[in-house]
Amino acid sequence: MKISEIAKETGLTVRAIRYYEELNLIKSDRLDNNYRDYDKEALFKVSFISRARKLGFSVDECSSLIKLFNDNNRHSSEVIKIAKIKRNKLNDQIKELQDLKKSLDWLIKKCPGDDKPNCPILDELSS
Amino acid sequence: MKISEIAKETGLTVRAIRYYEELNLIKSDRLDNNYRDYDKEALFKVSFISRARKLGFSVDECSSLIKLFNDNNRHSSEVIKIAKIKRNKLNDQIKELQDLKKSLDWLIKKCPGDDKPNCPILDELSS
DNA sequence: GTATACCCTAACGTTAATGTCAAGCTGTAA
DNA sequence: TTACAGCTTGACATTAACGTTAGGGTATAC
Repeated sequence: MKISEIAKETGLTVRAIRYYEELNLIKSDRLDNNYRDYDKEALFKVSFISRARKLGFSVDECSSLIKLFNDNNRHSSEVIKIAKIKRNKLNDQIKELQDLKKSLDWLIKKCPGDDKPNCPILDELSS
Repeated sequence: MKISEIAKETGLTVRAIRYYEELNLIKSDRLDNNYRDYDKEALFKVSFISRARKLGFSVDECSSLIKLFNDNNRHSSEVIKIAKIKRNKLNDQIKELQDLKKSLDWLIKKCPGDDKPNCPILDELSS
């Protein structure tokens, strides 16, 4: 399969796939004309990365996951460790955003939102 | 007041303050020696930006807020509009992260996390 | 007078994940 | 054969919000 077919199959861009290859996440065979050539296993791995990216893993985290994926002697404890670290990061981010939202909600509630200049939001920001 | 004093008062870095000036969010007077000099009103505005940044507004959004802050003919409806847009963005971000977390939780629950290679997380990512 | 800390501008570096472009080879349909 | 689409590498561009460094002037305390 050529790179554009892989792109279609996985929903990634051609550029992204080449990028992952640059970072040694995946490899590709080459045809006589130097075109990249992918077999089913390669498609598998690119799909893997695509799904992991959509799950919120960074490319770097995908790299770790792929290494485990390629390692038949892996322990599933190592995989779950990465997933848990990611989950904790997500929890922190969610909490931070919720705090911000709470503050904003509070400010929005207090602001009349009319055609007069008086505004508790600005007041709060400058106090 | 010199820039480092403003930095101390607001918790921003000197670089950040100069950066905001570059972007015309704030202005500064100059002493004979070309040092920046700030009065109370300037300190006020820098504090304003600092608080807005901490509330999650981007520098660009701060720019809009500052403009309204400087505008005595503003309508508080314009301010609340910016705040609401921000809140909606926050809501979207939170929802997206929560979805990711849900998926991760599900995978983590299914993974034994032991010393064997079998791992539902990897299975899911490659299916 | 010298050490130290502060100020200035200008400009390049950082992070992540590609986007975009240049310049050229290749494959295929009409 | 002439388009035209698709492939290649390589390298610069993008976004946000500063950090960092270089190369200099300035203020202050001893």
